[in-house]
Amino acid sequence: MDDEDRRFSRGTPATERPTLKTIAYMTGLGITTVSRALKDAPDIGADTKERVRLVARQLGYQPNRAGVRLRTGKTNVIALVLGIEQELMGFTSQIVQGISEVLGGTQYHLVVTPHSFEKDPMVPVRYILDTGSADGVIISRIEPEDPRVKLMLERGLPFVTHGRTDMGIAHPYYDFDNEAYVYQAVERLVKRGRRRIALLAPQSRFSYHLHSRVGFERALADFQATEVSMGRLTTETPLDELRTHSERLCRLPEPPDGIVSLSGSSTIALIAGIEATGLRLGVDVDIVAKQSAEFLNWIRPEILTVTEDVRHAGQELAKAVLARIDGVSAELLQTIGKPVWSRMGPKD
Amino acid sequence: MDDEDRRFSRGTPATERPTLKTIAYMTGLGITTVSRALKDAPDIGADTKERVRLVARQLGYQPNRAGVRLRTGKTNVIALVLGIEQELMGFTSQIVQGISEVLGGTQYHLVVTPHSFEKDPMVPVRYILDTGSADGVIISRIEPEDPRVKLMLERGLPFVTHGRTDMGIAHPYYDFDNEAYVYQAVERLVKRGRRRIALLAPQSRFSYHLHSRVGFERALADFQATEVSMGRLTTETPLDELRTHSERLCRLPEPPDGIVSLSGSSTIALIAGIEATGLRLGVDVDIVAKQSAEFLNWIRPEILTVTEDVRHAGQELAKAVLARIDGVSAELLQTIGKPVWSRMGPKD
DNA sequence: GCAAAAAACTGTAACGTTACAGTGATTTTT
DNA sequence: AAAAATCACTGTAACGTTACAGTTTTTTGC
Repeated sequence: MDDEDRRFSRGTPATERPTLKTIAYMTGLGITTVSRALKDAPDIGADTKERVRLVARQLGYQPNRAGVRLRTGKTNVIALVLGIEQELMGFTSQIVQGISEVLGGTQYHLVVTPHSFEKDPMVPVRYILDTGSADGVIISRIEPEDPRVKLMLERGLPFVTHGRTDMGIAHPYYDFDNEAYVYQAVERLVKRGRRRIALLAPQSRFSYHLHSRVGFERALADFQATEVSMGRLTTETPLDELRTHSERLCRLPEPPDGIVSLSGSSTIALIAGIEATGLRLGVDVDIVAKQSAEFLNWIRPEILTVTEDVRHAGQELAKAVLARIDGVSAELLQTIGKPVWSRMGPKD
Repeated sequence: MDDEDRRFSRGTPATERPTLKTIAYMTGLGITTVSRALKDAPDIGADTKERVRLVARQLGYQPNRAGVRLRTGKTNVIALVLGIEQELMGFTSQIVQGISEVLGGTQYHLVVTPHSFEKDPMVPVRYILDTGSADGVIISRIEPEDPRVKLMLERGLPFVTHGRTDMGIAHPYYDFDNEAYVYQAVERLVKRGRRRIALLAPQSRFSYHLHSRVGFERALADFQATEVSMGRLTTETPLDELRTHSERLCRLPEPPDGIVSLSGSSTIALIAGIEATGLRLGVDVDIVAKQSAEFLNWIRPEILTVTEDVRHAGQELAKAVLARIDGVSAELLQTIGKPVWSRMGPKD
């Protein structure tokens, strides 16, 4: 007891965290040598390296992050920038999970940087740039001309976007192929005999608004269907408003007989509106929906669903920032996830 | 262009981040004086402080985190430790949101530290302790005898738990009153004429398993109802298994006529099972469910629901760790959230 | 009027790390 | 055998901050 509690006056306290100094003391080497040995530098002898590594492992040495960061500027931090008003159903959980799985095998920590309600989306990015508080950034809710992307490119800060831009500049991204999803959705609806189709798209400022519109219009043309307008409704419209409007839509002389939705939670409000008018899902109307968690088919098996694998998105995003930090060219870090149709829904 | 790009050889580069040195140079004071002025130390003159603050604001000075951390050990980091297999419906999103709202007003960053599938839950806590990588920790999925709590108490690391322990030691926590919720749930079921009641509780290792059991048994006694056993089902059971078993339960000679559920996502699987047997919600069976996002009533208005405000939980948790870091006594940092019954469900 | 105390400010060192410019040995080249 | 090159290792300084021990000037006490 007494012995274990005693501290050495020079160099190596018993219970404190080991540093390079501790290893240097134990191996009889200089601090610099130890540092370079652990980095596998070419000017250190092979046997010395082995010895240093052994002692380091023994002591459970972990480099002090503050020391490294102060000296080199490397933070070993990936920042996830989240719009606070993100989707209801598990989007954040899953993306965080996916990112963490990848970062778990590295020295990187994940710092979550949400930015408050609809304020200036540049704020968190500027903060990270000004304070140098991350080595890489992941952003979502991408716009075609995204000023955050522009700024980070200018300042040379590695990043990935969850979604594509349309600025004629290459940068890493992961995106779900919403165009293909909507196209295939309309195709399936038409195969079931639906002709008057409505689209619940995201807010027009986001890139994937356009993607889904393009897929929609291409499919309308290809499969001879017509659009029933959703008016100003988007996937961000409050649920009760969606419900009211959906009901109104169904009471029109020419109501839609097919709906394509880009949001799982919005879909439950649409359904509530439809069923309030007495129309039956799968009989009078068919709905196709994209969700980030498998839950719609538990509620209404008649819904055709695609489940976007957000956890996988998180993994890809994390891998991409890390690769970008390691200097991999942006062009090689662009991935598009294809829609996978659920087997839980009605038999095709 | 040329002018702006030029660097000063001494002291103050034009475009780099300002440091204490920059402010010292500009004010003509010593670095120490500037540091102490910004800390509002008593041995600095009032006018000097004012002048330093002005220049600091002007320059947009932000203390270098690595410098502070290296010197003082203060990380300005709150770690959120997440079990990776957390709930489906937005739990993580909301707790992160709540925490961020509080940390947003401070110097603290939020680091999310998930620990991989069902491995040793001590790993992340030990990592934080060994590397000193956070000033405070938030953990959830609390057990009555939680070794993480024991360890952090021993080592003097400030933390809050999302859930209570039963170890006879005071520590900060935020918890939802699951006992009251289940008690009131049974009460409501009995008021609707239900007598044979089943409880879908969490896994028995978690603290709130016992809380819900206690509330349940107290209510059964008080309101003369009987339990229909759920067997080994818990809120963590996979949804398809829940569905199968729920169906089996409803085909018993004496099926339950009331169910109390502690999980929103599990509830949709229970309902699927019930309805597969032809029983009708609100007619043959009533369900009471606790959810972390308002969605069940959109699906089946007949469900009686309580929505646990996880965002609020996040806020309380964050406030509590911060207070604990500031030395506020643990006893003053214990909050219990009361159930609030939804107005969306059936009229009472 | 002079010592003591208070007020206002400052220099040095250290936290742990790494870039850089060495320093001795030993080996190779000529 | 002397010069050059290679190898293996090391000391110093600096990143930005703050604790601590001063120092200088002004004010107070008697």
